[in-house]
Amino acid sequence: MERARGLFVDGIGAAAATSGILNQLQGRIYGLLYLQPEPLSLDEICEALQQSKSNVSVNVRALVDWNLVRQIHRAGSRKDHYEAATDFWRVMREIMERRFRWNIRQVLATVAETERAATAGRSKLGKDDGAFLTSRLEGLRSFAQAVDDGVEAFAEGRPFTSEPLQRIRVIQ
Amino acid sequence: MERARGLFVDGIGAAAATSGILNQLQGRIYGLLYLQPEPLSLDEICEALQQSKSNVSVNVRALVDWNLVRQIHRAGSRKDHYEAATDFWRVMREIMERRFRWNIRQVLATVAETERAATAGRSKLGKDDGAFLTSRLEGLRSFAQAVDDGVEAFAEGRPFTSEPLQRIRVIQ
DNA sequence: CCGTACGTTCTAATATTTCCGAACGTTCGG
DNA sequence: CCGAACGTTCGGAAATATTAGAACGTACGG
Repeated sequence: MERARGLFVDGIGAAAATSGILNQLQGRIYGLLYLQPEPLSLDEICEALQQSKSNVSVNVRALVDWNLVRQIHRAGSRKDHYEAATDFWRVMREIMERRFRWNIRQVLATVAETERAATAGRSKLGKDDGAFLTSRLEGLRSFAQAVDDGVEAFAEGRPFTSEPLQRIRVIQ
Repeated sequence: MERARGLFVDGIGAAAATSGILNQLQGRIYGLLYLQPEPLSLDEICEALQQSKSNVSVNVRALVDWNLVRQIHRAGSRKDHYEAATDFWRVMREIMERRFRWNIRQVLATVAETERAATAGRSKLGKDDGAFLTSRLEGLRSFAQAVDDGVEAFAEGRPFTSEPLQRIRVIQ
């Protein structure tokens, strides 16, 4: 049995490590909690994963922040307990909003800022160069905007199609 | 002008650094190439970004590998030249396949492996414990499978709805 | 009010990633 | 063939992320 749980903890840890969102330990903590019928204390997590309390503390907090783990206050104990969240859809929405869309908006902000700087310094540009630059920026902007709109729709429960994304063509 | 391009390069670099897919330099290289009307040689990229040839070489290769950059052989020059790919939809599909779905499959593989180990060691388990574990594994499996199916559908141009994902409930 | 059990923060160590420059192998024009 | 112009690989240096342990602040049971 502990063999099965151990495999799970390490497997989820490995998946987390390549996710770009969680690190390996966060994945292992989540994997551990997910297969527990009752919440675990910080000390129990440290013991199970053989990690220091400081390390577990900070990484549990990150999981709570992603709504992947909930903090439980148990009557009669001064220890915080933690349980895995199981509403995956909510977690996925959180990730789409706070990671994916946030990243897309970075791109949109960069495009807008570059547009402004290009317009301001237009006189320094050859006509062709300026036109090329503008059209490239517009191509990226429209794609990023379409992705952002699509993810928003998806998160709100509306269907998301790749058709608008496939349509976008950038000038060569 | 170079002001505008510089803002773009650094902005895309920053976005890449938090993407979980590319690192900062890869983002800066892509940003540089994207605003160039003509392909650039390795040396020109090094010069523009103030990076060593070895560093640029390896990171350009990663971009080529993601289909974000194409290698161009120019007649009369022994140098390789590189240009930014502009078919964003193709790149997005590549990322969904090779990063996102691959990651989901890691989870599915872990669940399957854990299932097997749990079944093999069932005798060591209390009945309730075994039932709990099985139901948790099934909950994660069904969600991961639904995501995998949805992403596949989306990549193939069919619409993708969150409805099946929202429906999945894991036993508390 | 103490004293202790607890979680957090800070500092230092360790591991990992990023980066440079040198050495290397390959290819192409002479 | 030879030599120089390439891109790549390798080893180590520098920067960054992860981890442990000690010091700290807080709150709760006595």
